[in-house]
Amino acid sequence: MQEPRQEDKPIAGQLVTHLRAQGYRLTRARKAILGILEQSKYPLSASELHVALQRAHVAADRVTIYRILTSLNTLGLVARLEFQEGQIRYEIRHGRAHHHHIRCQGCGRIVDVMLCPLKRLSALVARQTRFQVDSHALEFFGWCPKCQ
Amino acid sequence: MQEPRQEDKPIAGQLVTHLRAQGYRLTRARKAILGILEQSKYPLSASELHVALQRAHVAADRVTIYRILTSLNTLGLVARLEFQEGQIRYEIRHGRAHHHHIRCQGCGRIVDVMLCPLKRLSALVARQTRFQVDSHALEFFGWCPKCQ
DNA sequence: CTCTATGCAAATAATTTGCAAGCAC
DNA sequence: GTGCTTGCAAATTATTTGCATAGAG
Repeated sequence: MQEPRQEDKPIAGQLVTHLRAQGYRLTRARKAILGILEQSKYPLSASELHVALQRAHVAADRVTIYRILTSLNTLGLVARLEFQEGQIRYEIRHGRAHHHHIRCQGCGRIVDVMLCPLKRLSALVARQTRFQVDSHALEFFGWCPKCQ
Repeated sequence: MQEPRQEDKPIAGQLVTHLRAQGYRLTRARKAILGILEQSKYPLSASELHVALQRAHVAADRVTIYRILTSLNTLGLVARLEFQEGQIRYEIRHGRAHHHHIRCQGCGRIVDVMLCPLKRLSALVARQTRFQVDSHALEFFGWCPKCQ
């Protein structure tokens, strides 16, 4: 199981299709951001993406990154996540199972938590609050094996 | 069930005791912030607190508010909450049952959700990730009755 | 060729930091 | 009086906006 070079890894066709279907153009920066997010093992912040783009030899202004992330989020392709860091992180949503994360309070490492107990709970919340429940944000905090 | 005037409502003694026990001094600004948070029906942001303080005729610099909120959070007296608004909200934790919230995507209203399915789930998360699980952040998003 | 997407400059917003003066105890 | 707290100024950081130009289809 070799690690393909980032620039060469093809972006899931569905993502591109989705972009196009909504009238979005497939630009170099968008392609690169989708590719980087797709391969990242954890959610990335705008500034981390900026560094990753440079490393991939794709020049993109910070502003462009913000704008692209906003578009991708609007399209439902990426999720916005908050880990009480004072910045937003983004991860590919499309094609991935719904899940959550845990962040180490020592080193900041973020790991997936592949479970979600909230599907049925939403009905309860709706009954209790009379809100129409749309989505939820759930993150865990703790100490990773190395920092314990 | 009358609504007591904000300035007159006494702050729960426990909070003050807790402050003192940790070597914190009970200043006018701290007292006022604890009182305001205690009476708020929803979590407040630093700027909302600033307004509330002015209304209560307590002059306090924005910086002071941030510093006090940080202290209170360190002491475990208040919780920091994120609702994807680009700002942090705070609410009294001490003496209240653990709970969560739902925020209306229309008007921004935040309402308590008095349940938490995560007590037993933490063990599962710990087993799955090998992290030592400390805490979690869970917020719901949806549409309130008026905005539906 | 047309209209969207990007770059650059500048503005906003939230929050943090340094230091001298103020106030709780 | 002594040291924690606060105010004020200024810096930082994250993110947004305006506008002219570049580039995807």
